[in-house]
Amino acid sequence: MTPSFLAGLNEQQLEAVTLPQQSALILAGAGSGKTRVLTTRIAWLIQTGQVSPHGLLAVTFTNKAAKEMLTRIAAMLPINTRGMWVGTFHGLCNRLLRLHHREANLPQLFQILDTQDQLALIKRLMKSMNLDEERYPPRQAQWFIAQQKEEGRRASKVEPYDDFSERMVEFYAAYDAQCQREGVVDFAELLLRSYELLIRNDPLREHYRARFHHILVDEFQDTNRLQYRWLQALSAPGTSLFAVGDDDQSIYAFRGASSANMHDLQRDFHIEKVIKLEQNYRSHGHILDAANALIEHNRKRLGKNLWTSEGKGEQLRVYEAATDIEEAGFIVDEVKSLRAEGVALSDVAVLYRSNAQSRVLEHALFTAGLPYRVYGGLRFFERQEVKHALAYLRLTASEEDDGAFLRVVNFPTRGIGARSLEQVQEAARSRGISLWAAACANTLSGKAGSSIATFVRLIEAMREATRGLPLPEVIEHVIESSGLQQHYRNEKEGADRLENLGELVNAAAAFVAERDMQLPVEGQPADEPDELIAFLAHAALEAGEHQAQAGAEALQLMTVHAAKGLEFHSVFISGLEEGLFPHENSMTEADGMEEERRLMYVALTRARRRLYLTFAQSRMLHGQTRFNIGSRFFQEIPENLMRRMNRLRPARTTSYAGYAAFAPHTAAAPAAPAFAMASSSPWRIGQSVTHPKFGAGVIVGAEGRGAEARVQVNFRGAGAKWLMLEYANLAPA
DNA sequence: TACCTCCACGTTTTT
DNA sequence: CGTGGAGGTA
Repeated sequence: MTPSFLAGLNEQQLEAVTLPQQSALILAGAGSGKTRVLTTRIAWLIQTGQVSPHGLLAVTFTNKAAKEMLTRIAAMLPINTRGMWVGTFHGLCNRLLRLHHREANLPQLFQILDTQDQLALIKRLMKSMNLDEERYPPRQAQWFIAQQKEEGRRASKVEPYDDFSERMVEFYAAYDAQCQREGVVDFAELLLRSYELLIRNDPLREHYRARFHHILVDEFQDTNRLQYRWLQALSAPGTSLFAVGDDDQSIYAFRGASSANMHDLQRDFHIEKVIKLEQNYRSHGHILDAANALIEHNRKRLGKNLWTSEGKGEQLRVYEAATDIEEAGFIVDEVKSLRAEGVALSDVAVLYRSNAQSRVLEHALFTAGLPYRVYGGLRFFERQEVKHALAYLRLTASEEDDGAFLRVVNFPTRGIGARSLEQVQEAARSRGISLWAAACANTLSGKAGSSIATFVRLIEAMREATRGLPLPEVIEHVIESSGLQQHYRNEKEGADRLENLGELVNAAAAFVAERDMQLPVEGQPADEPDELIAFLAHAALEAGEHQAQAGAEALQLMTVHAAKGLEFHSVFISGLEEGLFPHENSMTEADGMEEERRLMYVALTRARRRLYLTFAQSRMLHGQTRFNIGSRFFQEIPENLMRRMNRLRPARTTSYAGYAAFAPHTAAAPAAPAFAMASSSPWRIGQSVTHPKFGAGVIVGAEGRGAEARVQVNFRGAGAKWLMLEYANLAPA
């Protein structure tokens, strides 16, 4: 009997889902039903008795994807999905390390550092080692360490090649030692530590190899070298590794994602056949044709062409704006008419290459009264007040955690100055103990009345009072007794923060409820030793939504990176200018341009029905007006797929070999006047003028006619400005 | 301790 | 242009 969930799959999807026990690479194009294939295969494997829910492992990159997968499996099969090894790389590694903390040489209650915590630890350590932060920027050290770990190298295995890298390697070693002392683990360490655990512990490795007959990987093109080796370590010769990915959507190479993994996989796992999912269920034909044509310009590809059985649909709409402000104005107008046509605002996205571009857009949207939502920025568990509350919790759970100690020892302020803190730090350093232990010793040695002693008693009282309480109540108590609540109540701008603290209690309640709902049936080992520790790990591994008011009916603003995996009725790709998109920095990087093109490919394939490509001839960037020419991507999309909504004179300046144009005053002024200016106009491009306020300058651009006529003048002192001719009071120089 | 001013910086960032 | 960090001052 054919399970009902196989109905409706196309030929390639069905082939992938029902592949016999063997390793496979599924090249799944954008919108080709990748997640459906992955989850249906899991359901099929279980339903046909080829594997038990216990015997497979499925791994994703984001919590969202993992959750989605579990939800879909649960919808297809009447099984309890808890206990199944479905999660992110980091989440699964966390699970592995909690289960085998002793073998991994970690305390049972080890804490997970997020990027913020890690940077704080690095700065702290640099100070204590008297490393000059000028010469050794903490961010660079952080990057170095993550980089090494993601290549699987411990400090002892890194070959320094100059003085600088030698110090970096020394620091790396000191950093790892400090983490070990504090019982904390950074993101990359989760991976590396569990990889080493599997490699070094033969019985353990064999145990898991025997258990997981099927390993399924989502977004395989985003795996880094360490993740690849981790997968290898878990795979026995007979293991089926089912990898789904799209090399054309690999946009995280800059973070260590290795496209070589796609090639190596075929060799190492003896993959005979690559299945391609090329039928797209998302977009109309013209959009796909454009995406296919664009990505053809990349040389390093496995090769794939999207097609749809639906119609060609609209052409891509191209708009050239004179300025970034005008570009934003155009987008506002179009969004309004889309809304009038009945398209939901939340089904429309404005995409950009870099976050800084959102400001002009936001300004225009705000002025027009259009509701919008910007993705990116601080997430819930990264907020200051939330981190503070979590640090109190961490300290009650784990005394070794110096980072947590330092974060809250004097917050809210309780009169612990730099002097007394230095004493504690010095004592801790000289005796090789934690700050907490040093503070306790300090308290015992006759300074019981000191402010440090008060703090120690506060934490101890907290621990005592919350023992045995349900998690939400623990957090409530901590927020109150720590003084955080009082502190934010007194603060002028504290209302939002108080609200977030309340939200933290809710988050804990939701977390507990979700766990209880899928309580292990019987005899299953409790994965996490402690609810609080599990919640803290959850907070570190899943930083939460980027913005609170989700689901509101609002226009969606985000970077192209953030848009990966999403789809919208209509999409604007803005700022399509040489230097911006493709970004100028990518031009000097190896394979940088190909990654930019993949990024553009991702952007194009987000749209279901309508796609706008916009660019601005001039744009304010870093406080300076820059003149740009249109992105090369315009030339890589066949002209007949695009509809130019307007046609501006070519930009008034030229660019060199793809670089964004240079300072305006060096620009060669075109000989002819701008087309928009009446031939009777006394003003010409290139003419020298003076302005009562800005002084001397040269006209470099013009547009509009009559009362609308504006000229762009590049002033010697004040830089480039657009001026309405009617009011500007310009005089010929 | 809190605020202010000055300076450097300015792609993308699932965990 | 706008921000975030550092360092100085009330």
